[in-house]
Amino acid sequence: MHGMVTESLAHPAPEESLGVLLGLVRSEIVRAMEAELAALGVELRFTQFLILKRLARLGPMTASELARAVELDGGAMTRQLDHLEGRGYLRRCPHEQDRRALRIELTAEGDALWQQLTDCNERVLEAAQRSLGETERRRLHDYLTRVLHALRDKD
Amino acid sequence: MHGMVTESLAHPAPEESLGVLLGLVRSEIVRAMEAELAALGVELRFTQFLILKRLARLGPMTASELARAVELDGGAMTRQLDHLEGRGYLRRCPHEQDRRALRIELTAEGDALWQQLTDCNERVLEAAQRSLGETERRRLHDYLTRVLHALRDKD
DNA sequence: CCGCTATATTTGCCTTGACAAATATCCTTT
DNA sequence: AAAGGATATTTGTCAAGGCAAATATAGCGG
Repeated sequence: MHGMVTESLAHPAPEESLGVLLGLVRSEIVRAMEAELAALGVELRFTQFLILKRLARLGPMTASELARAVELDGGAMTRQLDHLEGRGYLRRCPHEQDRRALRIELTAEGDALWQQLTDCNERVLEAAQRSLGETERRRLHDYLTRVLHALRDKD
Repeated sequence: MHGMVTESLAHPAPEESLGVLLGLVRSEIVRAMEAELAALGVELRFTQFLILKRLARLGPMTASELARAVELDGGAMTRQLDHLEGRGYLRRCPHEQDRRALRIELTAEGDALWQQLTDCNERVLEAAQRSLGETERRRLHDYLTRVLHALRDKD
């Protein structure tokens, strides 16, 4: 056996750059979430989960608002809506004030699904942060938020 | 000075979950990096940048090792190598001890390119973390590493 | 009212990356 | 040394997302 890279996989290089580290953590969270969902017999991708979450939390909104809320391309959103509507989780209604737009709302079925998912989310995040104390969790969130702002408001 | 996260009503959402926040920060970093590269006249995707970085930092290795090092699928790696080799940045050499494997090494051109990129990376990360002090940067890295381990060694 | 610009949604095209199959080569075991 | 299982690389296929064009509608200024 020639390539002994296994060690660097078990413990990522100490000097892992922030960008890489973020990618690794995120992909693990996504993987864990999708595994949890699958264990519940729910076939949902992380993105779809996020869409349902937004709708459940914030109530009906247009497709564009939804797309912006989850930072998803408009075209991609259309296709996700096709998918989720086809499965009966949400509905495209005409928008009352704007005939260009849609009013996307959860169906009763989508709402019921969300009841199942809500603590699935909690479980994964709890597991992910289980080695962090309360203060550390707040700090992590705070730091990430500040980094995000630094990147966006580049001045 | 910790709880001073501004929950502005503008665009950033209040109380983003960790998974989402990570995704947002990462995509901003990727975007910023690619913009910096483009500004240098270098057409490289973030993934390709990472591949070159690994090669420059760790020296020649096989395609599989490289794939594992950047957490990329083997098939995807083959195609990225096609691309980077076609542009003259690296070379596929036969592996001396293992005839299945390749020895991927930077060309002189690839090495020269890396000289340009090395501080481009620094700039972006510095900008991203500019609002964090030295201690906070270390903590952020530490927390992320611990979360990663919690997710991987799940027990 | 008319033209102009901006926004909402959909669709087509393209790239990327995951997964699986095929092939070649190793390495261990018998 | 032959068998069997593991690993390296490549290729095909697929789903997801970004970007651009097309269409419909809003909303504003003249």
